[in-house]
Amino acid sequence: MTAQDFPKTFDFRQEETRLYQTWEQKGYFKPANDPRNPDFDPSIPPFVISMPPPNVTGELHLGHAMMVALEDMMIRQKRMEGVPTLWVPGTDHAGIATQLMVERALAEEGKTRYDLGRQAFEERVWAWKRKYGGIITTQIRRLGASCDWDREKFTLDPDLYRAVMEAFVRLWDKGLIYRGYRVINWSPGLQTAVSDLEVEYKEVEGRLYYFKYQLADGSGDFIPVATTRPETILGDTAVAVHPDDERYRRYVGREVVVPMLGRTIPVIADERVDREFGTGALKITPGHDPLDFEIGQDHGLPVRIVMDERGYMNEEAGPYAGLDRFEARRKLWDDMRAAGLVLKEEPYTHRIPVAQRGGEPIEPMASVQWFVRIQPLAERALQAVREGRIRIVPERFAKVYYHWLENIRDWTISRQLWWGHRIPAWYCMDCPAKDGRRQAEHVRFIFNPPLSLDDGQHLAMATYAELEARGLARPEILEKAAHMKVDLQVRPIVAREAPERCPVCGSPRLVQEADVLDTWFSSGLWPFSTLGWPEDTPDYRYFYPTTVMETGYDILFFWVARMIMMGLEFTDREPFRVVYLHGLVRDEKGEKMSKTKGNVIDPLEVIAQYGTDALRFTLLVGGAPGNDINLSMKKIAANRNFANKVWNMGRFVLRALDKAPTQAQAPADWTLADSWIWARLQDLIRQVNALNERYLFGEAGKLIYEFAWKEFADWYLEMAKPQLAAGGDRAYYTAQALVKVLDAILRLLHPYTPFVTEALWGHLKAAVQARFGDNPDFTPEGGWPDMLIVAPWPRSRPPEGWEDAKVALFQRLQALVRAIRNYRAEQGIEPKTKLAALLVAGDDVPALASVHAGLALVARLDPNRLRIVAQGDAPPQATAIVAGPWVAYLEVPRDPALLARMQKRLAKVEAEIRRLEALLAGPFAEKAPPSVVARARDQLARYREEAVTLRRQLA
RNA sequence: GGACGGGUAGCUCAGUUGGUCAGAGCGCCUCCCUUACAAGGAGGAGGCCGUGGGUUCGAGUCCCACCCCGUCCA
Repeated sequence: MTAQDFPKTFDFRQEETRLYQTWEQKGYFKPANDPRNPDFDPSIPPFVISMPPPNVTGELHLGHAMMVALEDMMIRQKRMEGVPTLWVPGTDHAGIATQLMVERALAEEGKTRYDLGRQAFEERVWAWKRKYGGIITTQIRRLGASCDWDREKFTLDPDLYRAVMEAFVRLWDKGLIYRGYRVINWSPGLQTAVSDLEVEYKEVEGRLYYFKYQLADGSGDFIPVATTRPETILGDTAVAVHPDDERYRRYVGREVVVPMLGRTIPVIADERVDREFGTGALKITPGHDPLDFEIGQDHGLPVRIVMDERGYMNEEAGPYAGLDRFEARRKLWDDMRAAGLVLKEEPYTHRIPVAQRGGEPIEPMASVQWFVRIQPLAERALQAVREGRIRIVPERFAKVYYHWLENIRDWTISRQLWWGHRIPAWYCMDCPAKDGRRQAEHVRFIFNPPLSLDDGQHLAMATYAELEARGLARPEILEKAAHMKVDLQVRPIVAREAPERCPVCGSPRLVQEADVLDTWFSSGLWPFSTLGWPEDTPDYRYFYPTTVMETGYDILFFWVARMIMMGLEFTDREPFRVVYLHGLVRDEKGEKMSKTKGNVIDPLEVIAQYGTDALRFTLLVGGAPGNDINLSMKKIAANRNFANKVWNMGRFVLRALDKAPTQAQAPADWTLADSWIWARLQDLIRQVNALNERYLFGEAGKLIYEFAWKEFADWYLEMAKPQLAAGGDRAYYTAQALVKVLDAILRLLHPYTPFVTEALWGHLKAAVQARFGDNPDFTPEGGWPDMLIVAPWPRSRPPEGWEDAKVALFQRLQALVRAIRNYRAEQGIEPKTKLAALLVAGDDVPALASVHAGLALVARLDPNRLRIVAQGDAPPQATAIVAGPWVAYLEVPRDPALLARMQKRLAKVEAEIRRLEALLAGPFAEKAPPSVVARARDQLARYREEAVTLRRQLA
């Protein structure tokens, strides 16, 4: 081994890429048991994760890093356990986000998507996807993701497209998808409907506007009404009051006049009116408010839409047509003031709906959309979790899940976008609509900018019938329409494949629905569509249902709940058994990372600076399941140091090998240190496995960290130095212990920090084989695997009975050494000075004798002048250091400060003795479990021993 | 308004079914470049585990109330 091979620090920059490529080339990311291989055995249960698909044109952020770290950790662990593992990667087309990016790029050329038309625009997006779509998966590789890239999927892949069509048609056939007219959330900026989930509520300082609704009888009497959105007055079709409200009862059934427009509308009574709010009289705008829409439906009120898709007032708004919604608000209010209709305005803090993406105010607007009737699906999804067929980790999120599903509303799945799965519905232009007219008269197209006609006219809106009359009903023209509006009168033809002719009348004049599906509709199918569904493929048969769905708690509703609903609906099985939810990654102050705040940590920069292992370890161990984690570069640097520490343990062990003979002369005679580290390792393996079972990966990681650094490196390696120097069998068995323990540490750590462990393990394997060949003392059970990534996971051996006593002895030795070091530090004794000492240790002499030189080294004693005896008197001019029943007499003068400290210690020990005596004399002795009582008795005995020793020294 | 999470050392956080749980990292003080590692080693200071009750032989750990902070839902 040359120094270049083995530098003082782990060269992650060079090693990470190389190791990743090696793993992938050797096929280790593929399932060990693969239905695509001839020796496939379908009876072995696999462990499967579908990777939550990132946005195909997105960039890696820490949320992805967290996702990859956790999933890769689980996958690597299971792989090492010998379970066939499959981790399916993929990306999502992210309708709105991706379309926005491309539209932004077009805007720089001064174009809109309408200029291009739908087909050309889609081609642009695909080109964009080809250009940027590989970035995110490359970045995921940097994180060490051991997923099967041969099975990578994209939500718009042909097979996944088929899955979406299949799902849509099945739901339609069951009556679970319908077209409906109701108030939905309209985003004027994005020009599409969005679902309830995509709307957030922001608190703003607004105003509450009070005004007069004058009676139509010209009496001058009026009903006072308050609103936060005056412009919607233009769409009012009633004023409602509570039926029991004495103030207004007399007005019910009369008519009032809409300000500035002069329309008359009725006053109605409805119990849903909140008498406490505003004036207690409510203006009803069914076109622009969900509650008003419901009330309007019940009272048979007309719906008036006063705004267009861009948020500008339309012709319904009379004189305000053409104004932006906020301008209209101001102008209308001014006009009303001039007309004497204004009562007052007051400041009012309220919550307005804003788009989750972009943050612009959402307009509730009545429109025809496609919906999923969700209750029947939700019911099964609830049962699956309630009955434990799906487990949510951490458990508390189950409550959130229940609450959401119990109060769920129908899901708006249509989006007025051009990027996504176009709804497989066609409208026949020649069939009669429900009202008997030709359907072509019920299908309208809106052009923005308006179509320029040959005769110099401009056409902003036209029905298909009108376009046909002008000879414009051609696909390339229709597909430039900004919006297509199809009345509910029209009957859609829903089919998996595009029909050529109307199945009813045989007409070839079919127009496909312009809307696409919500991206989450396709992601809802992800766990099974990626495995081949609806085809009964070998992958689907073997790998579905998947095992764990790991993702952020922020998309529990968006995605997880929908996957469960759709999985149960289409496959009749739970799509996964466990939902593991991780928290958000925040900055070191706990603030959400955002570009505007400038506190974003870029995972790629972290990796470049500190390595992937450091980032992964920090994410995995830094927090608790489901809790947000505050990340800082300091923490990552600390874990980079840990990776380097592990690397250096390896350097030590590898150099140690050459100091040991290649054969032993006699059976092993383990030292106290050997026994201790072995027992501690077994205990560690047991604890780690127990924690992993419970998804407490962070705790498990912490234990491994503590063991590797604080026990193996800080103590065992030191104790091993003189054992190696002793040569012979002592060195031989010490080398064996070093190799075995380091090997186990690397295996346990590999899922957390795959790179440094794989690199080091490769060196370890090569060095051990070079020196010891196939000597069974140095060969792992079952031989050396090819690489660590496929090395068997450590299994603990059952305790043999001697462990606790050895561990206790070594821990006492540690206490003694610490006491000596502490004394030396306080006395300012030079590190170079090696003291002589007499250690009086009773029955423990043989055990201590086995670590004579090691003890001398760590306590900075002179090994030649360290005597360990069962009994003996204090030498003259000696300082006593007490550790339990042991006394170490250091050959330096007695120090008054030390005596004082011993007094203090004695006081504490005596207090403990009194406490324990009282405890054991009380009800504790009977009520506490025997093991706990026994531990207290042991403790008491130890304190008594120590007290005796201390008193003797102080006498 | 409802639900959930958090309030533990100067900072950021762990603490698993109540019984060495009062911890880690960073920061701070003292010393040390000892041939694995100065990205390191040794020693040290620092906390009545938000407040008040309760359950228990025993409570950061369970129950109740309250006070702050945060998130989600209405």
